[in-house]
Order: sequence, then C-alpha cells, then structure tokens
Amino acid sequence: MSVSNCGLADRLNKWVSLTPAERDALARLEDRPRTIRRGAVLMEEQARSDELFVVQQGMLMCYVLLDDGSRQVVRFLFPGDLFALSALVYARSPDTVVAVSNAVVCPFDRGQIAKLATEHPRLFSLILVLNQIERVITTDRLAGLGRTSARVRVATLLLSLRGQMRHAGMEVGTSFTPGLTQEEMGDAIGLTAVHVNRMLRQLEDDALIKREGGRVHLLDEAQLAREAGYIDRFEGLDLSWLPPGR
Amino acid sequence: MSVSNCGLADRLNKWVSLTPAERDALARLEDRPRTIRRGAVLMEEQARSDELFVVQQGMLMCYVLLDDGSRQVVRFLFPGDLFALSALVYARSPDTVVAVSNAVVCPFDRGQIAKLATEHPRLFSLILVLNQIERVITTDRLAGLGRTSARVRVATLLLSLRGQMRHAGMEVGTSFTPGLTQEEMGDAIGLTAVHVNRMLRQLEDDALIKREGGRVHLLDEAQLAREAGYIDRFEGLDLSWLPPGR
DNA sequence: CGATGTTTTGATCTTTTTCAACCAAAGTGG
DNA sequence: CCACTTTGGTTGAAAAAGATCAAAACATCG
Repeated sequence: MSVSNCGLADRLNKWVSLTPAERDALARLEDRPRTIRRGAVLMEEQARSDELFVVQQGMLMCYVLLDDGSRQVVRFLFPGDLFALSALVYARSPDTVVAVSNAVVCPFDRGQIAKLATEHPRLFSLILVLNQIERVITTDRLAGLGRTSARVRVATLLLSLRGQMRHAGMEVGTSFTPGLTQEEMGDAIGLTAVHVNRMLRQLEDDALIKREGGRVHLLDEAQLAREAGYIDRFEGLDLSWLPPGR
Repeated sequence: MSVSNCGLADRLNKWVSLTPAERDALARLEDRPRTIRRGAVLMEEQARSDELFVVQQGMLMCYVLLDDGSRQVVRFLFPGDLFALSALVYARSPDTVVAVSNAVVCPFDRGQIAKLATEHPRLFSLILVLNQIERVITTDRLAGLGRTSARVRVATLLLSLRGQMRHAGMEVGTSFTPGLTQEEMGDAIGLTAVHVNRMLRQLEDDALIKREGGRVHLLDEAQLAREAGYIDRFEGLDLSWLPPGR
C-alpha cells in the first residue's frame, strides 16, 4: 500500500514525517480510485456535488466559461493535488474539471474532512497549508494577467507547468511535454491561440526555448526565469508551527 | 466584550452559533488591537513576519510590485477579514499590506492557529472555509482579468467592493464610497488610471452609475450585475458538514 | 496661498485581437 | 490502404482595445 502511488500522502510526507495513523487516514481518502480518459469532463460548472477529490495520476484542468463564450482556465491539477474543496462551502461547483490526459482520481466524502478536523489536527493543518500555497500561486497568476506582457505570460506558463510536474513527482529535466494545445495555453493566460503561437515563436527565435513535437526544451532557464520573475512557491516552506501528529 | 466590534467572531457567528469557549478563543486572537493611519504600510513584501492578523476596522489593501515597477493590487481587506495567513507557510510576506483608510488590526501569533487546530476543530474548519471563499473570489478575479473588457472590470470592481463592505457589516445602500483613487482601482483590475477614468465616465454616460464627490451611486444595479456577470460568493453557503463546536 | 496629488480630456502609439488562409498530422470510414 | 474530414499549428493583414504622453482643471491640505 505504501509504495509511491503519487497521491496526497507522498506529497505531505516531504514536509512532515507522517505517523502510521495519519497514513491510514490519508489512505482512506484514496481508496476509491477512478480512471478517466483524456477529454472526459469530471465535473460540470454549476453541477451539484458534495465530493472532494485527490489526483493520483495524470493531468487535469479547471476552467470557467464566461457569458461571451470565452474560457478561462483557472488551474491545472497534477498527482497529489486536492480539488473540488469548494464543495466544503458551495453546493454547486464553481468550475468545470476536465482531464487533459488519461488520469486517475479518488473521490471522497465531505464527512472525511470533518473527521480529519477532529481526529488529525496536523493533517488538517496541512490541508490549510496546501490551500495557502495555492492561494499565493493564484495571486501570482493574478499579477501576471493584470500586469505582464504576452511574452512574459507564456514564459511563466512554461516554467510553472514544469514546476508543478516536478513537484508532483514526474520526471522532468530541462525538456518536458506540456500536453496542452496553444488554445488551452491561451485560455490559461488570457491570450488568443494565435498570439500564444507568435510568442512561442519569438521565444524560440530568441533561443530561449526549442520545440519539437509536443516537447519543449528550456534552453536558457535562468534568462527565462529572470524575464518572467518566476518564483517557485513550493520552495522554502516554514511549517514549524504545526501541531504534533497523532 | 461581545458587543459588535466587527471582528472575526461576528463574521463567523452569522454562519454557525458559536459556543462560549469558541467565543473566548476568538477573543484571544483580537486582544491586541493596533491602530494604524491611512497610508501606513503594515507589512512589506519580502519582510520576515510570523504574525497573522484580523481586521477590526477600516479598509486595507494587499499588493505586489512587479519588476517593471507596475503594481498589482491582489486583495482588499475589510473588518472581519483574516490576513497574512501566508505566514503559516512562508517566512517572508508575499505581498505588501497598506491601510487605505484609518484602521484597526489585531496581530496574533502562529501558535494560536496550532492551538485552534487541536482544541477547536470547528473554528479551524471555518478558517478553511474562509480561505476557500477567498480562493473562489480570487479565481473570479482571475477570469475577469484574463477574459473581460475594461468596462466590465470596472463595473465588477464597484459591485465587489460594495459587496465586501456590506458583508463586513458596513452600512451601504445603493450608493457608497469606494475610498480609492482611480490609480488604485486600475492597479486592482489591470488598467491604467486614465482608462479607468474613461470607463467610469462611460458607465456614467450610460446612466448605470452616478458620481458625486467620492461617492458612487449604482443607478441600475441589475444591469450592472448582468453586464459584469457578478456573483456574490458570500451567498448560499452550505456548511452542514462542519464538526460540532467545542 | 502655494504645493501636491487627483481627475479629466485629447492625440498618438503599441499591443493584442480578429479574420482569413494555408499546412501538416492524425483519425475515420469505406 | 486510401480519400476525407478534423484538429491543431502557422502566417499575414487589418481592426480594436488599451497604453502612453501631455496638458489643463480641480481639490486638498499644510
């Protein structure tokens, strides 16, 4: 059981050393794995739902549709990510979740969270920590959309996708496969597919990246990160305040 | 003590009926009120800090500065809001916090949160709930920045500022005082001050709003909300899963 | 009253979108 | 296995949205 299935436990165990009871509790969140195929919609915006999920394998994305038909991708999900936590607050999902690649997700009941809250204060605290990290990442993206150029947004997207994959335990070196169409990229960073294409070409002409097939090579990572002002929000955490594990 | 000081307890008490012990615990978070003057910087981006805060009175904003000197306001704070929760994860603040009006805030230690986690599971759960609401609001803003026009963004800003004020227990009817310069508004919605001005004028010419002094009247709220696709994220919560209070 | 900061307006410039066409790769059905 | 459709990528030209620059009008506050 405890072999790396790339779920939540492995993610958390990098930060604290989980007790056997805690491992058990986490395992219970992931005891109903569900396989979904690329392109499948896991949850529709506005649909009733009271389940939360852990991603175990693959890549998914969350988006909202605006009145004029345009789409905004609000988040990409990778193994170890929790999602649909909004079910803790709203009866209807605020966004649509779709699988970008084949994937495995594990639904679990809201009641499990209440149980964690009373029986495993440290685990529950870690969920708050995850939430907090996400919030900071989302505000980084907010600043990117509000105040940076198309070129910088594309560079940032590449860096952050790779960063997320790395943190999810996928093997990624200086080259990786985003697995997104240029349209999807554009919807994530507020650009048209056409303009994403031009910016990718520009980055390639400037010898910052190289593309072949679906693969992207980051040729000058330092320069990219400098231009993008990219900060890895999974680095340098300080969790010394956490209550003891049970 | 329990008279409405517009702090966290009053906010939470609208959703659940707090036990005496819970009220006590919350009161302890707010036992060191600090008064700050309009314009004062409460916390600098990148500064070390391990305190969290509750807003008791007034209005503050959080922003980040980008490399090119531009600014993005990421959040406005009102009475009852928690902030600097990022201190639970990072040793350095990701953003700058400044008072937009004279204000009263209450700092408290990270350890208090750990204590809540073990002793008051329901309160701790409610903090997660607050966090979740914020996250959804932030993604709404993300979609706004990525995919909506300047006019819509200005309309949304007005509606959401008023919404936040109302939820903080301030008296606001169809007219209210944003208390922001047009530059600050622009920095919140990714526009220049000049363009904010033009959009405000346009909304006024279309008889959707009226301005006098610092006051804004929402003349046709229904139409504004329709154009903006505005959703009040403090409405319609479902907190039935919460563990019992202690 | 002078000094400073904010709002307003016009003119011009830049960035990004829109529209349209074409191409390559990958499926699909016969 | 081959036409055929579909999907995604690429490029150019024109249009639109918003930014930038500059100046003047207003406010506010010592």
